[in-house]
Amino acid sequence: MWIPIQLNEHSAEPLYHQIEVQLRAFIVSGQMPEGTMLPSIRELAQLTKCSVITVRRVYQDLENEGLIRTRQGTGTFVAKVEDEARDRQRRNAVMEALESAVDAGLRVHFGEDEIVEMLQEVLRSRREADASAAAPGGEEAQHD
Amino acid sequence: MWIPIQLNEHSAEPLYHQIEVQLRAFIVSGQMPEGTMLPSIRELAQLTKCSVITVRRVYQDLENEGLIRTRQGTGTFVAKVEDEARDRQRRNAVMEALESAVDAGLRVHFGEDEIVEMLQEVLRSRREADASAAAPGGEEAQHD
Amino acid sequence: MWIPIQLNEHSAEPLYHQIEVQLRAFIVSGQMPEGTMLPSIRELAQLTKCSVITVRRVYQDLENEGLIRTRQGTGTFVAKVEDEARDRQRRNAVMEALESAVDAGLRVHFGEDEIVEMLQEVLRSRREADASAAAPGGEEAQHD
Amino acid sequence: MWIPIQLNEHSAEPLYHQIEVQLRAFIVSGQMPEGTMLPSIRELAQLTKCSVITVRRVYQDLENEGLIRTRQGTGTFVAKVEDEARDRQRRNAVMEALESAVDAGLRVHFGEDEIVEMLQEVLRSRREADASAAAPGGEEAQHD
DNA sequence: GTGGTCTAGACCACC
DNA sequence: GTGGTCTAGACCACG
Repeated sequence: MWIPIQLNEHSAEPLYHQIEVQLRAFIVSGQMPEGTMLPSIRELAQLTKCSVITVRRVYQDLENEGLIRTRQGTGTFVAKVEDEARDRQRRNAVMEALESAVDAGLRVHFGEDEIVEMLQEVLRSRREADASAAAPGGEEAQHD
Repeated sequence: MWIPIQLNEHSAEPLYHQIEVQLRAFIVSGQMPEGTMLPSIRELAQLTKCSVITVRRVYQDLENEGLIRTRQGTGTFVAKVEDEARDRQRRNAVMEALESAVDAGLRVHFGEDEIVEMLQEVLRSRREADASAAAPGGEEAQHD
Repeated sequence: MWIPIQLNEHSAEPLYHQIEVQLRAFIVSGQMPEGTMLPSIRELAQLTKCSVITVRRVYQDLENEGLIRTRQGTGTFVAKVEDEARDRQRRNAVMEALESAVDAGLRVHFGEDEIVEMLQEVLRSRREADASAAAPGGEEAQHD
Repeated sequence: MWIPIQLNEHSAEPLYHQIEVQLRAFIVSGQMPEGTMLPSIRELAQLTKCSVITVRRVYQDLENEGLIRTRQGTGTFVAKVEDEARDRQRRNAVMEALESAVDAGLRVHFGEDEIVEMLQEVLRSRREADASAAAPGGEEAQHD
């Protein structure tokens, strides 16, 4: 298992920001317990296909936030996070995204029901994509 | 009636892009019939508190997309758009936002139900905000 | 070898358009193979004595046309162009100019022969200019 | 018969400039002898589908050049022009256009012969267009 | 009044 | 170093 980071090159969102958001989410969601060693800057650079400088900036930002800690010559590790802070961050990230989606929907005059409907459509398609990825030939698909 | 554009100065998203997204949504949602004159570059610049150049770029991009038409010395107008294209764009804008929200949610291991729940929470809070904005004196509106 | 761009400051034609036309011609004529790096925005701005913004616009327009590709922090490069499209563009540029010249000639009642004659005169003077530029010391070159 | 002016709305060349060039050519080529009355500003505006202000500017520029003369309440008339000046202007307009066409051609590495060939192609197509316009149903077409 | 072009210079993201 | 965004203000073309 390794950090699943998907970057959108054509987005107006800066690369470093996309990486930060996803890495922060990964840590905050408890998938990397305190003390876990992160990939080296150059590994992550290779993985994300961007320059080490960009990744270095990400690690530095997260260290300033107190999420990770760098030890000279040893590596970078997940720092101790308060459970409460973690929960808040975890929730916040999603709420913000949902708010901006709702804004977009209301702006073009979709009704609340339609928006909920569309969300469920997205969830469904994600579920199917996962299923076919997990069991590409199989039939015993999971419907969570 | 006038175009409600909200900019987030601290976002990493370029200003011109934020304006484009909202203006596109406004046009595509059918709130400005074909031929409607858009605010002049200078007006919109004042309204959004950014420079005329930035607005100019927005209008030019939208013209390249075929959504609007500009005539020197006359103004900028909503162009003819195929209904189908309009519907597609309208839906797309929201779906994309929802997809990125769902990604964010799944990434931090929220369940589908939790995400739907959060969406409804957002919708509820938006509804309340609207109600209190519409009836600031606090007549009977909100059923919090 | 470097891109020979001549601007006419007093022309009514916008600077960015003059640059575009010549740069497009240069690329389309195959003098810069796919992948060649173009001068940086700042370099070209200095070279053409206009602002970086103007050059930026040129590069962006050409990128929208698909002639070049820009990569942030890396540079601007000649894109892959279909041979056919390239030939068409190459020919078009000249035909349009010739058409407008012929229009001008016929409008003032020059005969076809006179126009061809004048064209040859222009070609001759260009040839001589080149010769004297190539051999400024006056070796043997020009056969005036 | 009336002044044949063709405007290209999408050209980067200003409208007023296009009109000036063609009107100047028309006068200078001797098609309007001294004293001939030009169409009124508002007539020409209607004819060219642009505003009277634009046409007024054209007339003013040509008057400053000494090509035409305006008499209050009477109209605008072709002024007396020296034969030599007229010939020079007549020739210049075409030579300039040819020069820019040759530049365009050489820039994309066409040979002199190819350019001459293309010119003749343009002349041929113009001749055919004229023929079919003059005798749309007929057969006794003119080949000059 | 409108849109169209251009400048000079700033700051940011990225390599 | 590269490209990307933005500003404040100027002047022109056009109605």
